[in-house]
Amino acid sequence: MPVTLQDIAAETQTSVSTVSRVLAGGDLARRISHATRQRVIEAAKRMGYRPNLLARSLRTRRTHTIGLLVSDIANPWFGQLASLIEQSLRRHGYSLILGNSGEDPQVEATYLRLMPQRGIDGLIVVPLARSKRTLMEHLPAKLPLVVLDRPIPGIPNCIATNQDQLVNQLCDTLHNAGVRRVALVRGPSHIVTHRRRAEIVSERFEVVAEYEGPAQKQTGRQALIRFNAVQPDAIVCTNNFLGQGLIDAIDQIDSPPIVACFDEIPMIHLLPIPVVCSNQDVPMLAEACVARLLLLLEGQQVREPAPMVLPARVITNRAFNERLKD
Amino acid sequence: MPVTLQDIAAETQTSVSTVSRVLAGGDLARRISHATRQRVIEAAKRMGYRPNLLARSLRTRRTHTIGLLVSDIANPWFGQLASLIEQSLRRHGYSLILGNSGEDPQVEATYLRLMPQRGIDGLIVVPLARSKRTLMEHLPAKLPLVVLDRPIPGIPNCIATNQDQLVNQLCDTLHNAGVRRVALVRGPSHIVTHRRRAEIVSERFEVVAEYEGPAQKQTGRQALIRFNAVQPDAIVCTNNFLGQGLIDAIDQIDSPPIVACFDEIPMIHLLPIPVVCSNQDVPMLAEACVARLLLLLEGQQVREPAPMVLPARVITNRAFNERLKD
DNA sequence: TTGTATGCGTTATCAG
DNA sequence: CTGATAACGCATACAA
Repeated sequence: MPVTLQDIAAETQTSVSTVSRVLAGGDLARRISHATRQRVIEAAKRMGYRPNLLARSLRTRRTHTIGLLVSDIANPWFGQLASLIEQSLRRHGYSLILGNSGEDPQVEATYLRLMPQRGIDGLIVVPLARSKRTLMEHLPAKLPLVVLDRPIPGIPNCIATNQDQLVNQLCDTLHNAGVRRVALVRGPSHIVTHRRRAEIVSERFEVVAEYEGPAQKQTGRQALIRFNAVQPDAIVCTNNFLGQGLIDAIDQIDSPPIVACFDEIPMIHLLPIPVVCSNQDVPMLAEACVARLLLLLEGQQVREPAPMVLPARVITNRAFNERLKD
Repeated sequence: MPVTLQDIAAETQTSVSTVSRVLAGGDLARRISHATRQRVIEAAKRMGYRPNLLARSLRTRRTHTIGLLVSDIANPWFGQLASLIEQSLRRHGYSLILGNSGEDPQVEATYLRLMPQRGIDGLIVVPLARSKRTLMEHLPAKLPLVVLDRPIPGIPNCIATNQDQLVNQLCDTLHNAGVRRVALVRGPSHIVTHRRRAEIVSERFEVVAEYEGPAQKQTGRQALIRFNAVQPDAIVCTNNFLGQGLIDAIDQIDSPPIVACFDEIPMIHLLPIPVVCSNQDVPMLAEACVARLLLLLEGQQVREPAPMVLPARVITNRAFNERLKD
């Protein structure tokens, strides 16, 4: 039903190749007589021609499309990241298709296979898989690939924040505030960021209570209930989603614990409880990630053994600062 | 470089058609002798065969993929919606590719053309376009299409919350709390939801100040600054993103205004200022939207003139309830 | 300057 | 039961 080159060729009394050349533009088009060129262009516009990108990609083996597979698009942090990556890629002439694995290994595997099979020039992935083998098992060997946010041993093209710095900055701030005993709300241990954050916190403080669950608000809420017996100096959450859920469940604000987490807590300054968070630089992550991918797309086999290290910034709110004075 | 049917045929001393039939499974596969079938299956697995979905779709004109074009994936509301839609579609055997128009008409037009050209069986779109013509201009006529969240005149397959009910519920609550004079923070007027919400609020209250801008947190922050001269009973924002930005900028909590908005404000109960929001039922929107699309995919030309109407729920926080007592 | 022929990897038709 | 062969829509090497 859609208009094809064939149709236009028939309409203009020319051949498919001529039409193809005209519509290709650039060098190829210039080698066609002005007369027929105009005729073809006019017909194409009039008939509402739209190239079939499936066919084109099948032939050229290029799609000008990048796949981005994130682990949970419902998490605003990934939403922001995806938005920035999309904008950046578009400036460079690529469009983005987004997949959502929902932190489910099965779904991740499905999309890892599906996206290349459907045709992408490159892939950015926030992996759930923890080993190079598990990840590459589903992917074509030559596909330009950038791993984002969660380093995997043996994969050089990785963009992530330095977790140790990120976590230690937070811990420093807590320590300076007199915190010694903490309760820990952790996302799934099989996710490297959550695991590493929990590890470092455990090394630097006495952990008096611990709760692990999916990196969802709900987990934060449940954690608070579990913690009602203990009296920690602070509750540390391994991401902001957990933190929001936890804060959401707090109802007595007379002597609340300090809440600490990673990445942005919205409306932090107005919250009547002390909150501190260590924020990654999301725009820089997005930019670095796209830059690295573009290098790979140009055929340069970048071999930087270390993941790209990005700085973090600690934010404390008013309630936290006031408690410091005591 | 990837393994093709051709390669497997050569390896197993059979023909492309035989291999195709075996790998197709089902009826076609059963008509192949057990011996060769096993041989082919073994070879395919051993050689790591992955069907080229471009080629397959070119031939079959089906992709088992749905496009979802949202207006701003950085907005958690759309993130949640996208996540739910993805899960629901996957249960029905479809995978999802997500596009982000970033509230930019140019980008929207690009994706509206791109997604069908790259092959999708159906499309769900949160449109920026306001007329049927503007939208359909870029789309193939026969493409199963569901418009989500923002009704467009003349498009029957639309899933959205009843704005009038949603807004009036909020207004009722405000009115009962004694609110008469409001300041209004509005998202772009060319977006129907923002426009309609602002309209109704303007009808029901005296609007003493007004500020319009992109539906981003930043706009909410700027609005508060503009409002510092006036003393409204409440500030109404046309979505939660604006509301969060506005709340974020409030620093004096001795006599804060009531903040009202649509959809969820995280950690609402702990906020020391009175907040009320009217929440849409996101899971139901997602489910209804998928259900409608599935009908269209099955070839049923549904003709329900009215957009599907979904209920909303008002949430008030503690600070709001306490102010009510006065 | 333009047309013909070939192939991208599949599925589907038609013989045998 | 299986194998040629023809599309699907496009791009391109090769002719003319």
